[in-house]
Amino acid sequence: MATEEAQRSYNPQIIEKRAQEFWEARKTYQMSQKNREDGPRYSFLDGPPYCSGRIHLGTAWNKIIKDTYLRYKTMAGCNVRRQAGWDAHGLPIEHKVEGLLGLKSKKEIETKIGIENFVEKCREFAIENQGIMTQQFKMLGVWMDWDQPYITFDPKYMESCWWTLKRAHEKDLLVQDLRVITWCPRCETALALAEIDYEDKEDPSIYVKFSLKEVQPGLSENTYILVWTTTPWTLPANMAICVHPDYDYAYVKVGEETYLLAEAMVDSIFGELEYEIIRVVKGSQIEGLEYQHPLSQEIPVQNDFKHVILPGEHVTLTEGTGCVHTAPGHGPDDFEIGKAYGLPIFCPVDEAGLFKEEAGKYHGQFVKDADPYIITDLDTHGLLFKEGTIKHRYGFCWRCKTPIIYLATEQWFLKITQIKNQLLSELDKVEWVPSWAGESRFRNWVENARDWTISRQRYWGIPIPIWTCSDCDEITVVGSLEELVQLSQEKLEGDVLHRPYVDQVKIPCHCGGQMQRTPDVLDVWIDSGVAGWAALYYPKEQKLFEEWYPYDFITEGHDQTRGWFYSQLGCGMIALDSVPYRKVLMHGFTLDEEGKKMSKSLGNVVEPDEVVAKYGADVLRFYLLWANKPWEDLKFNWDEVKNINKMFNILWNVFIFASTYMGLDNFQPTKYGAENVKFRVEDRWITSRVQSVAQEVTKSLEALHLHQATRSLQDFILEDLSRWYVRLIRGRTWIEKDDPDKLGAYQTLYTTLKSVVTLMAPLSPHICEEIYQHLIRPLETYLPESVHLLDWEVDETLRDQKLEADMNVARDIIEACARARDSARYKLRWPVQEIVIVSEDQGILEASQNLEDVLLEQANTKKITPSQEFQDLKIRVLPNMKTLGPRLREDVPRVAAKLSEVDGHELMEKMDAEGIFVVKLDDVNVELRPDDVVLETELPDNVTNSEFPGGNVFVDTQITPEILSEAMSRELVRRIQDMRKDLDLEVEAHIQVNVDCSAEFQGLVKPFLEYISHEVRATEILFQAQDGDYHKKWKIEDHELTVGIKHSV
RNA sequence: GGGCCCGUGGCUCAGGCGGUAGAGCGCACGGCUGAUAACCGUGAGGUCCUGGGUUCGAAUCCCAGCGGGCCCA
Repeated sequence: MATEEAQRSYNPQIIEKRAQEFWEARKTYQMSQKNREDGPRYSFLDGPPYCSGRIHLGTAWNKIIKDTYLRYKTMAGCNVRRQAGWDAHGLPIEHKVEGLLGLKSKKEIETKIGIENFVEKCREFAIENQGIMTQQFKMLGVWMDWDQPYITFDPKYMESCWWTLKRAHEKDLLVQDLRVITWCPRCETALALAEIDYEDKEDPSIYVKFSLKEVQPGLSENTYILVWTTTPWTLPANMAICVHPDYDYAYVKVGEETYLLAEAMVDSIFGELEYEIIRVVKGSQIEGLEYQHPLSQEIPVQNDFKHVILPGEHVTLTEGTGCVHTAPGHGPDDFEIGKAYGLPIFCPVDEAGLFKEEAGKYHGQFVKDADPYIITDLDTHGLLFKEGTIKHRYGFCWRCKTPIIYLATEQWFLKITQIKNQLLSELDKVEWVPSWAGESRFRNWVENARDWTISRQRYWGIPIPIWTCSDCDEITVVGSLEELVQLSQEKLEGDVLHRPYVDQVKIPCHCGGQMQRTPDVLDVWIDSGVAGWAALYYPKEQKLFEEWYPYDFITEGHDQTRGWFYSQLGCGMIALDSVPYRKVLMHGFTLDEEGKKMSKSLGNVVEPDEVVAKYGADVLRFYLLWANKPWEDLKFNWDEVKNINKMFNILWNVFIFASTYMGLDNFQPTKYGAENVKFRVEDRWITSRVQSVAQEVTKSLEALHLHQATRSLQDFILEDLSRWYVRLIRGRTWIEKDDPDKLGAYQTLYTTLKSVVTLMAPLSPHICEEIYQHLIRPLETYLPESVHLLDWEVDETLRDQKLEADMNVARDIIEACARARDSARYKLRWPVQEIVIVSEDQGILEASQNLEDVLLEQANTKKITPSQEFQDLKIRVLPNMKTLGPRLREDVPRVAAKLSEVDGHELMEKMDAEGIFVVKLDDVNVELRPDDVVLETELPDNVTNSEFPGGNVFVDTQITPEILSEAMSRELVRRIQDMRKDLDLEVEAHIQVNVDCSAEFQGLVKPFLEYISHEVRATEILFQAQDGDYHKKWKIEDHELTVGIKHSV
């Protein structure tokens, strides 16, 4: 047999396992890379997934996009760099490990287990997950350099990171500063903006009365500034109140008390009370007024400070009172104001979010827990004007989901604000897909960028390579291990770059003192931000860098706007004055069927493994690339996955159809010369179609419009290949021996399938490999050993767009015939005498002539007649009563009777020629003008019709003896085929047939005995009473008969 | 408050450089039976979110609004 045995039905579990084992054993991936060694370089950088657990659907989608595009690029001849990357440091892993070890705080890490063990556990955890996730990616058929990935805890990688920091220092972009930053009290560390998630949160909403110290002329003693806040715990740190200098502020008398607030807010706050505005002043006029801190009894330290009203341009009137509580230790704006006016940066909160001793009564309390006590105390002092709650957006630590707080701390920063303009001009050089991802969304993020807090007070990360001298404040930024050895004059061994070992390395300072490393580690976003050169181990290694940097392509989800797209841009500008990537595809998120985020708490998570177990990796891959535009969010939908599975089933069936028949006939695609093979028009058509599809797919893949590539292929496989071409060649495959006509069909089907598996290989690598291994390679053994080693080719010369258009017309016509027959209840199996194709469009008539053979067979007709009009249409002529009634009166019935005998065609001709038509009655001639008649067309008996775009088909359904004879024969064939199947005979088996029927039926089928024998593979057909063989009773129309068959030996 | 994206049959989505609205699923009806634990056809079902504008013509371009999502403040 020419082709190898294949599974009868599409079984992804088996074929995918087989394909992956084959690739593994034959090192196909490595071969595909080697194959393109001399091709043009195409560099890709894998956005490193974080190794904290199993992959989810979004991660799968991400890698599938990458794999598909890169497989395509490789087939198209490029030498593609596709190293896998892993993000392995940072808080998320620390959290998981803390959980595993039952640790609850930094203190416990340091005292119970020690940094050394903790870091080791983190490393083990990351490596274990890296292994699990690698297996999962491989299961999806993702080809990358899994054996030589970059991973962020690799010392060589870390050195590149250190070098980057050193560059920042050289450019004066690395600074330490006291600033108010976002802080996670759970993780006890600074967070960057990128590490904060925003969600709705319910908080207190209180209006607090701040008592003015001096009594204003004309006002009562009880005068208060009214202030609104949602963070009562920041009140202990209040140092000032800001008002906008240009706004109007009102003194409002309510009962015995007077309140000061923005006039615009008065109504919304006092609306329901009786109040009186007694004076209105500009904000600038109340600057400098002193007030009493409302909690000075609880917080004695506050008595040492002076509290005044300050001007603030940041004050708005959208909410609150227009008088803004200002705590320089707890808010970025507040901090700026504090610095500008020399306020103390009072921050009575420690790193765990607990009030320090300065907070007096609240000492030791967690800030959020102190809210109710503070509110109660305010109330006790009579300083609480109003209390409620508010639901608003609030920031949370992206990993532990603790609400963040603002704290004033000393941190290290990258001064992004200083290079912002360079970042903006650099991002314009990048090609973004879709274009708005860069031009609008990313640009907006960068425009709002602030200085980047890069220090983290944690353990598992790249240590900040900054050594400082406690004696003279000198700092040194170390750019490599070698440099550290040199500077420290120590022999350094082991994992010396990680904590805690690196913490012990001291550098002698020129002042005679000792420099010690700053104990922080780096924000993990720096880890991945430097991937561009760190993955190439630059600057330690030069060659790789020169070959591959910068990267031609990266792709990640839209969350990476603030993440990796940004961190790479920032780090790239600092280290190398350039953005590391040239083209970016920003893809979407995977959501559940309702469009909600997949999350464990909602229980709506769909695991990629689950989909693969049910439908296989190819179906999942194709689905994810098909479901919508890649840059939009994808609502995962099981029904649609099932639908894609159906398409794979059909492709599989076509393959089985091809391999079954080609196998039976021992078909050899290379054996036959041109004289032995006859191609029909449909062969040329499908050959052209497949090239058109190749062109579309190429264009779509290049543009990263992956949904269009998958849709083109799906459409081709279902509509053109399965539903049309296979249907057209059915009859030809049934011919025996090496008939040229059959070989033409085989040859064409074979090359078409070969093209299909080539085009689909990047999208669905497993099924394509399977078909290639079982159908293509056995017949063309000189071909490369894997479909993935083929070249990507499009052959323009095989395209015939006119033919493709004609075929579309033919399909429309055939559909219309089927409709027409259906409406007349005339079976498709029964032939018809003639169909007339009527159209005024010459192109359509030509098409029907060009494809006459296809039409004859598929419309099951003896004759095709293209025509500009349907000659046999009867035209009935009726009198128009509106005009004739008044004119002819009692003559109308006689005229009507005459008209009913008139041939409409004749009347129309006369009218066209002479303008009138004369009806001769016995006594008088009546002249009729066009207005006087109404024409109605009528189909002749035995004709049924249906429209198609651009025309009409008329089907002659008259049953002549010949037609009936053929119809009965076909009916008989179907019964016998049915019985063959009952006996479960081999396709090629021959049978003997015996028909016991009336003489009349025998007479009908007799002229078609040869046809019947051929169709059912009968060696003989007898008409006699049944013996003991397998037989069955049938009723065909009015004929009752018994058919018996047996396997002929 | 700002930026971006999305809004097309019951559902999931194509189309989207302006020219009669498409597919699959689901539903109803029918057909086919050597690709067959398949497959095919027909039908019903749409104010293309709303309102303006540009235009001979708008699902498509522009403006405003409404609704949903993401990001930021």
